[in-house]
Amino acid sequence: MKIEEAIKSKKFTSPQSKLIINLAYTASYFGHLHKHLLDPFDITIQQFNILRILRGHSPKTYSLKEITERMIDKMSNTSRLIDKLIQKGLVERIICPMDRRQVDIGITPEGIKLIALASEAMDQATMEHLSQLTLAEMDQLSSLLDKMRIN
Amino acid sequence: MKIEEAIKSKKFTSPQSKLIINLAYTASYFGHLHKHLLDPFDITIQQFNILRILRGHSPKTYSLKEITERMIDKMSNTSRLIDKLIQKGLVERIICPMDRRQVDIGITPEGIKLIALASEAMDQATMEHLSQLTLAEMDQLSSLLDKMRIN
DNA sequence: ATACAATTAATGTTGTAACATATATTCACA
DNA sequence: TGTGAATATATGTTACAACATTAATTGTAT
Repeated sequence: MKIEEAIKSKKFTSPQSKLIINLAYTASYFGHLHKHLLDPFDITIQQFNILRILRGHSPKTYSLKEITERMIDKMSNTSRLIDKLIQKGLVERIICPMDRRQVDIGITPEGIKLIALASEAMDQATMEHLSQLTLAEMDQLSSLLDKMRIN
Repeated sequence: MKIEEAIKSKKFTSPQSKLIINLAYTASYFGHLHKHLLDPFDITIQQFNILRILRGHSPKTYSLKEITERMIDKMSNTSRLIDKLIQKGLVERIICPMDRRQVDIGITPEGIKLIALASEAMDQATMEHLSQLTLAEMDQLSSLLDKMRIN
């Protein structure tokens, strides 16, 4: 479906503006999709993202700062996101002995189990959803997205 | 900057997953940008979107439902967003005489003034920001974004 | 005509995000 | 070595989003 139909509007002030609107709409579209996909696992998209980051580095840890730097959606309060994950027993906080300002976060075995299930569901849905695109188109899209940002 | 640098990670489970991550990152990137761009006008991105929708249809009105259908990010509580805009005197609520379940919303002259300024700032920033892309690339991106959604 | 389903919008509640600020620790350098 | 700047994280507060529920109105079918 074209963006014109999706938001019932054919007027755009420029191709630039149309692109930005399409980007926001498409991201919102997948955002809602992913949110509901994660419902059965009782985690938010941000929590999912953090678990995935920590799994990719397990058994080593990341500080809060390092986690934020790796997040897709950089948040102002990663601290409380971690709180939630600790409450659920999915990650653990370890005071860093080298720099006692830092707090190292590691994923627990329960966290690994959960992210395995959740990311499998996510990946599979993504695969199916994007089956209309060729590999070349996906690469092209990724490159163009890179190009439209200054960083 | 490539997405790999932006989130400091080179591992993606698939080109599909990489694309989805890049999409979310890029949208978040522009989201933060736009949020701060609108700060001086004291409106949120959602409120901006509603004002723009209403301006495009002025002097005619839209029902709450019609507004939601046209929003980039479909919200569960457009009602309270409208409340905020009414408090600021930017839109007005008119009970629809045809169907008294509906509530028609119209933009006020103050709303028109504000959206003119805000959208000019937004459009200009967008133009500058996307100057690295050619027209062909923008069209291509828009088409590919359309194609990656089922609707 | 009446009863029930469907539609439209508003609202109560809860969780999360943003922002500012506080606290603790380390660094730089005189 | 001591003092202020810089860094890393936590937290108080406020605003907004999501979800469920409610209320009001209209449509439909008998």
